[in-house]
Amino acid sequence: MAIHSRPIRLPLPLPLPFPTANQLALTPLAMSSLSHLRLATSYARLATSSCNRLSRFAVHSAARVRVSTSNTVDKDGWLDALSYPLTRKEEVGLDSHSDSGEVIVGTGSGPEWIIGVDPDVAGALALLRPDQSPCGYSAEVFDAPYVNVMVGKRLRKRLDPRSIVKLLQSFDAPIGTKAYIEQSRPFPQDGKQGWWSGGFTYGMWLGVLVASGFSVKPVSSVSWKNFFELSRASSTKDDSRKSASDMFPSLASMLTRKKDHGRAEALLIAAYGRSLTLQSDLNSTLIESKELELLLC
Amino acid sequence: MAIHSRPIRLPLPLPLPFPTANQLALTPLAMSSLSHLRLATSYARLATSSCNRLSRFAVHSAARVRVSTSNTVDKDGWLDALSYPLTRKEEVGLDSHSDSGEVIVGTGSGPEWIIGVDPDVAGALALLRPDQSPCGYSAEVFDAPYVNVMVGKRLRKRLDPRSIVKLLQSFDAPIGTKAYIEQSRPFPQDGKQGWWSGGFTYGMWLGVLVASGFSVKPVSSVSWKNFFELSRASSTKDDSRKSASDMFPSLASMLTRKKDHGRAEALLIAAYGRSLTLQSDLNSTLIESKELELLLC
DNA sequence: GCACTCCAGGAACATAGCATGTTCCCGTATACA
DNA sequence: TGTATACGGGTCCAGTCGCTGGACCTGGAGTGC
Ligand SMILES: [Mg+2]
Ligand SMILES: [Mg+2]
Repeated sequence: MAIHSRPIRLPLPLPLPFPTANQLALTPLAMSSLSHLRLATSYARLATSSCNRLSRFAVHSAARVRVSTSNTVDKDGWLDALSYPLTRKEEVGLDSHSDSGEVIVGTGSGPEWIIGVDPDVAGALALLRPDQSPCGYSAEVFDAPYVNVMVGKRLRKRLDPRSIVKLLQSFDAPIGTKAYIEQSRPFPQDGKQGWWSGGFTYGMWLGVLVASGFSVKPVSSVSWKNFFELSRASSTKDDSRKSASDMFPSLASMLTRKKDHGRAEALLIAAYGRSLTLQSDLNSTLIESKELELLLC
Repeated sequence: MAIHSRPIRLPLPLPLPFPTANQLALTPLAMSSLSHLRLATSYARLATSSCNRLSRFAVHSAARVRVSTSNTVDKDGWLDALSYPLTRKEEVGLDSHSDSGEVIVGTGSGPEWIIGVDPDVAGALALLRPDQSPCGYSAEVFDAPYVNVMVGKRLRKRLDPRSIVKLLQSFDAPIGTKAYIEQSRPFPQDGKQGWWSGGFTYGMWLGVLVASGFSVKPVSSVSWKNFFELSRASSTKDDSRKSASDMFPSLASMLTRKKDHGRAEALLIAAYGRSLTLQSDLNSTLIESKELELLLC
């Protein structure tokens, strides 16, 4: 594939490249409880990642409040509200899919699990699971479970949250595993029902993932498409399937039909997320795409 | 209150009044896996509640499939996809908020926990927790946690799923606790952003609740407003706060402001849900509203 | 079931009886206290 | 911060600096095979 034959620039998620930090402004937890008194004044945008991390722990050690109206301001994707680890102490009682009661916040301890989600109603979920193979990962992809619901006088497809929960539990992924999900972004000329559905699927995925212990990282469609040079293509959908087939040859048989577009997207989103974590680990902004290809198998 | 001074008709959720049954059509689980072979032909609408329950267990005992594309058809609210109990065996490892590893599917074992949710972005969650008081319940209400997210060039409020998860975990409610949530239903003349947000908040609540082990029961705004005779009122919002204050005097101080409308709604939705379960237990369609008032304290 | 097109769309409940009538929000921005 | 009013609304990213240009879908219903 030509698109893999030369060095490609890895995206820099941070203006200041702090490797493992989530760029987020973090309130000292507005503890506005139900008795009307708001203790937090406003927000403060933090400059460095170490500050972020410190304040995060400070926040949650004080979390005895009933309703914690965070009022957090986050430029990009409210990452704090979407990342799992509440506190290292708070997950007693929620070991939903990991036997070890310890949190691993992905601090460079070898390859991480990665999840990629195409949140469309006919979307899919991709799982990159570290294994002993030369590539280091085994890749799997799953169609998004759905149910046919009667709305108005017709049947509509809706995501099936219970089946999604079951699917996620079956992974037995470590708590705090990063889940990259494409942001829902309808067009102005799109119908209101489409806007509703876009928000619905996106919100449901976020809710299920966060409640299931994943750290959710929203990514825009432009980001990963630019990264894989799939923008301005005549047929983005077909090219996506082709790229995903090249990157994950073992799954090529699952990407043969047009309607497998969602599967391909989920895989590419996961691969894009993996490149972000790779970038953090390697502390480098350039990587040979050939190397990437080999790594992903 | 005048609206509580005479017998009121309890809603009948079922055309055929089977007490504790969820009216749902249940597929024998289309086991369409990733290898394209679909084992389930279509759906079958079940007539009786016992059949429903039987088939539900049959479904999940066979759940060894990776991707269970249910393809369930559900007339009302895809209740099956929203109710927690996957299988009595499947929740090993997900005792997120209950110490007992056993499922209690609310089969008339005394008063149940009830949750009511107003899913607006400035909404709230109400919790009816059984206790030893003469009323039998203690009522609590919590503002929906939110974060301020930069979208476009402005700040928007978005639900904070992580804080919602923490809040739900803090309840330590039994697995399978019923959570009644108002259905999102925008108007045609409403803007597309409103449609998106409506779907988003609704989907996020559904996802978090299902993943946290609750059985979600969507209710339309017309249902509970008709039940409490709050339809066609000049000021529904004020009347809602007044009704909720009357029903939950201990929480009246939290319902004094106009903006406490969401809290009142959540409480009324929970009370409406409780009336549904009460109706199941009492196997009666008429109840003295005075009695209802006393029961709720 | 799959691929392709075209366009951008309410939906639920009660009543009366497989159709009609009536009801219901919400989100986002601004102004002003 | 709370209340009231009016109207129904893209948004993100990259490139060059506080703005512009260009990029991106999706859902829902129907047809045909
Ligand atoms: Mg997509
Ligand atoms: Mg509401």
